[in-house]
Amino acid sequence: MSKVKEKQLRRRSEIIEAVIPLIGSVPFEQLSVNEICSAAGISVGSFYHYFEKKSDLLVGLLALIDEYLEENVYPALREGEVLPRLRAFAQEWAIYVENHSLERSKLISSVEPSNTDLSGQKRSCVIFLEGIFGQGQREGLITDSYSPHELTELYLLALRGITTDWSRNNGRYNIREKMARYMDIWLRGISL
Amino acid sequence: MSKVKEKQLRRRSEIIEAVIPLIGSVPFEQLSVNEICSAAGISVGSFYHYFEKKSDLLVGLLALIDEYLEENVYPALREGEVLPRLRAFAQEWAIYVENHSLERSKLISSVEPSNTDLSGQKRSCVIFLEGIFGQGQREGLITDSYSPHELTELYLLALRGITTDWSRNNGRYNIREKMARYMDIWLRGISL
Amino acid sequence: MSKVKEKQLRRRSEIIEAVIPLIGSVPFEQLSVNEICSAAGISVGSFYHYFEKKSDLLVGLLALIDEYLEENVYPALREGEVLPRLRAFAQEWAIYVENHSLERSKLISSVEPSNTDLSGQKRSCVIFLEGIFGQGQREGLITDSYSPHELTELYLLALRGITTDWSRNNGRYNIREKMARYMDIWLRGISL
Amino acid sequence: MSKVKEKQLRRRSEIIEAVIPLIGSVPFEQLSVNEICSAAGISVGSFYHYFEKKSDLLVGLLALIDEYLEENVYPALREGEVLPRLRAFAQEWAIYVENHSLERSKLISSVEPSNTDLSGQKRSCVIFLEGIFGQGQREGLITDSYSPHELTELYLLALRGITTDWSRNNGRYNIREKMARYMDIWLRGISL
DNA sequence: GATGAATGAGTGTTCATTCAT
DNA sequence: CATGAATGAACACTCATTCAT
Repeated sequence: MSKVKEKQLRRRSEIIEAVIPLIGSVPFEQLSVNEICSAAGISVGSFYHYFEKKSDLLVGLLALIDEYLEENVYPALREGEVLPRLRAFAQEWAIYVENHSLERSKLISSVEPSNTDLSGQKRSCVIFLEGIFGQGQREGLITDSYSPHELTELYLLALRGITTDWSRNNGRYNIREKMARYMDIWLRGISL
Repeated sequence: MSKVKEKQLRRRSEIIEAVIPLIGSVPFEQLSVNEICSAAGISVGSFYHYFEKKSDLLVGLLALIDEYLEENVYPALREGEVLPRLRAFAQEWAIYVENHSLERSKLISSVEPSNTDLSGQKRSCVIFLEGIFGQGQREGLITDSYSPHELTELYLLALRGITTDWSRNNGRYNIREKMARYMDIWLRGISL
Repeated sequence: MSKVKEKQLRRRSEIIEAVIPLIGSVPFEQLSVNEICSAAGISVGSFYHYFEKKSDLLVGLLALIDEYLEENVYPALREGEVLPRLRAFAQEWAIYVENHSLERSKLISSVEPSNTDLSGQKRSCVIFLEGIFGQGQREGLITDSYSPHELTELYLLALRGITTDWSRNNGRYNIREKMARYMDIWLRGISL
Repeated sequence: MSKVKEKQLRRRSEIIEAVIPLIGSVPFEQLSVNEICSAAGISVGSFYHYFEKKSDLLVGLLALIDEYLEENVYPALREGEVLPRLRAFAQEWAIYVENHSLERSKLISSVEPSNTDLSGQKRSCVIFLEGIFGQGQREGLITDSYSPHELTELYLLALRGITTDWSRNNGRYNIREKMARYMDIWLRGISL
């Protein structure tokens, strides 16, 4: 990639990062480009120099989540027992959501599925989890009333459910704790 | 209640009902008051005669859900075994969501919690479910690692999670089936 | 037509009329809706209450021209000798252009032909003129090297050419005189 | 002229030439400087190095027309009979308009007269034509009801009228043929 | 000379809300 | 009670132009 393009991308990321705190307080759609720009300390023109449409910012935001999972979560969970790994993944998710401001988590749970796909998030996530569930079934630890794929779907559904609920409650409770409590039930529900 | 007030309320309900089909196809926020009014066959002025703000319409919409639960669900589930009742409640929820148009279910799962409270939904729901969980614990069927209140919360969280996911997927899968599958896991997770 | 609709249309016309003086000084496309509205003494919202798009104003403007021709020109030229009638029509055209402000004439000569058709202008005009040329040929006064239709086209081409030129020169010369001079040549060119 | 200036001018012309194809498809005003620059393969900065304002490009474009007439048309028409030369000039004009893309011809006929003057187009053209008309009158071939200057004006008015009409019709008809037909009438109108 | 990031006033358009009739 | 004309701030987005590198 050329130096120029690289610089462009870096600037893009800078803007995205600068915008995140703002995203924390107001739903993305209710955020005007003007507000975004003053928050990021750039002009409207500059914004549109780096993003074609307002919604492109959102895609960029999602890409960051992907990056995070890719860099910080997956490597640490490559090995170990199945149930602790599933518990840990859920915890990492909760931590991420908690750390990266409320509204970013609203984003995670509010983006149209099609967009989610575009950002590649689903796939990397799904493949990773299917692997774990498959292993669990092979080791006789997890019910095989469901396929690894279906388990993955239901697991993500639980994760997203909590994320959504938490952000809908404007982060008024401890999401890590709630996630742990919920996962206890859920994992018990699939264990043999 | 005075005759006048009654008539007011009736007219309000008429407007709400007239608007529901429209809500089915477009997200509430993207619906202009003008559109709402032509759909309902009333003038903008009339709308503002019956509703103070556009968002009041939404509150009214939610109240209808409450009414539905009150009239059709609770009575049928007053008695019986605990787990089947919890399963049945979840099914009723799914059926309601499925029947009452996609977008209305989006509403259910998208309204700010504060509004939800206003509509009283939570309370009636919560009281009803806490009763069931309490009974289950007394009968030694359900774990007592959690209070009835917490179980209710986690249960509703699961319900809402599925509702949200389904509407986010634009109703592309069978919500009743998914709900059943998910509840199997969840109820197994809290059973002794 | 209902009283309501009538009133709507009247108001529309009022706005159009109020805007004409402004149109006189700046090309339509370079005129912002804001400017139009302050000129007409209405709010932007009102403008969009009466016109769906900015360009609808233009269509309305053209309709007025049509009306004018229909009401003032055609009736006076229903009968008489061919060449004087053609001369008179050109004069009326020039007078209209002159009286109705410079920019309105710019409009006449700047509208996309498709729009012109929409407004029906072409048709009524063309039918009227074809009749005259046909009569002239039957009376042996006009060359029949061209069909009435082609003569009409070339005649209108001449008219529009002058209109355009005059408005492009910002009305700096006497258009009636120029029209007369030009028509002398043109009509001599088609006479036998 | 200094070497530097010369190089500047050459670069200017290169840019203009590079832009012409683009001008062919979109009206000049709807063309952003950015688009122009990517089409020309230069940076915005460079553009503003060679042109003070966007509209200067247009002036340059017009100058090219002048050059063309100067180099290709006038020399070929220096001598010969008056009427054929007038016919030929009109044909050359039509051919030029036809060849040099629709939009360029729109330019020719849409530029503010003041700009036209600036480019000097009028003068060279006018002098040339006045000469021909004068000769025609002296030879007793052309009416002397009009001065050579007025004849020139009316002649150019005809030319421009057709050009404008053709480009307004987006080049949907054969301009050379139309020009010939029209000139037949017009020249017959001034002949003795 | 050349670059392209940065600017910000400006665009057409929408829409919740008010209020005179 | 009902109407719909009127409002104007707000919106996403554009673009000619400047200027530091």
